[in-house]
Amino acid sequence: MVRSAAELFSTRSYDGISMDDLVTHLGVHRNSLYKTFGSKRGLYQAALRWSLEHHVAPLVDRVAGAGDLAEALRVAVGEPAAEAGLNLLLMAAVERAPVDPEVADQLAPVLAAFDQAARAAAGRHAEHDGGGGGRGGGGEDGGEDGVALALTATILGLRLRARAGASGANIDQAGAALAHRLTHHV
Amino acid sequence: MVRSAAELFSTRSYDGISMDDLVTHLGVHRNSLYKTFGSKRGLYQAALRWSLEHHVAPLVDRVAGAGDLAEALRVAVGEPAAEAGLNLLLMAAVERAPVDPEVADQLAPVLAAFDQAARAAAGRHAEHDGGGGGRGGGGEDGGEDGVALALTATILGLRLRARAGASGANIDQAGAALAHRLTHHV
DNA sequence: CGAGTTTAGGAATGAACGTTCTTGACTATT
DNA sequence: AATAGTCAAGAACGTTCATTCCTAAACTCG
Repeated sequence: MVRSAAELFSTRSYDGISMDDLVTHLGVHRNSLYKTFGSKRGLYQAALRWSLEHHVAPLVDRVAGAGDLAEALRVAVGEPAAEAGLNLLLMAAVERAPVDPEVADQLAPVLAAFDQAARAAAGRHAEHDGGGGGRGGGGEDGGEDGVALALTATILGLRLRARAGASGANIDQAGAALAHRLTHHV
Repeated sequence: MVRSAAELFSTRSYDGISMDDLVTHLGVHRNSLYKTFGSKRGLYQAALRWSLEHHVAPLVDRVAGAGDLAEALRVAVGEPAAEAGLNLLLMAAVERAPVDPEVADQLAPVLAAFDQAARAAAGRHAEHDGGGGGRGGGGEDGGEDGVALALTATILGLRLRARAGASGANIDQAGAALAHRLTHHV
């Protein structure tokens, strides 16, 4: 039930989904929704929480466990599981987070976890060059932490472009090309 | 007038903005809006077109003219002009493009121009190494085109994170770190 | 100075919104 | 078997939505 709601909320904006849409799509009936979640906003937050736990968190784990950056990017932007999992995150970050602080609070730790996973995948290469591998990083710039933040941004940006109409093949190719550029510099 | 509408539409979702909001924010009155734009959707498309022309296009030009990748990223994510210009693009891509084909059609060439600008900035480094500089690119991967697509995605992703609550300093640092990693590999 | 055309302002419209209330059926306890 | 309690189903509520219509003022041109 919450999964169906998450699916629906990932397709259109919060205000673009009506309670009638939810009732129809979920099969369950109006009273139960208000009994269980209190309001439309409550249902939305439950759906977002569910999606972050059951879709995004496993994805983050797989990114963290990826052997190298190319694999991490392939996992995060190429697989169908990523599409379902990240669409609601995308919408929540762009549309809801600026107007609903609780949504922003829910998103922040997940994005931080994403950064950490990206740093783990990217750090596997940094260990071999002169700079520090674990924490702190190298030269004058922000180091690994900054790159990890940027990588999370890239993943979200690529999914955004896929959502806005770019072909899946182009998106995969872009991820692969960036990984190639980033990993072959050591 | 269209500029004010673009500002307002960049803050909340399309369905989250009412005609009353627009009338109040724009100062101009209801009848004029319908006389001039026909409908809420017409006004939205005019506002999007205006923003793409007057905010995004100049930004793309400056990215294309940037001396190196670091400067390009700084221009695209760090400056206040980028914030105002890219927020509506972000919202349109995530929320409207999937449900309004005309919005998707309006966005596609702009994103392509962004890619081309990113390729110009990134290509200035590729010219110095073994691979091809101009068109076609190098090895087994997608080459410069793919990296350019990914860079546009990164820019949008960083702006998305700024919108979702990340601090501006972190965003700037992330862009700088990525540029450092990408440009110091030749 | 006055007729004709355009423009602003705001009330009115039906539909759709989120939320609540009423109704009818089912379950469990005595 | 009767009654109290729970739950689904949908009608009903007041509000707000996008859009239209009507009236009065302002401007144009002879």
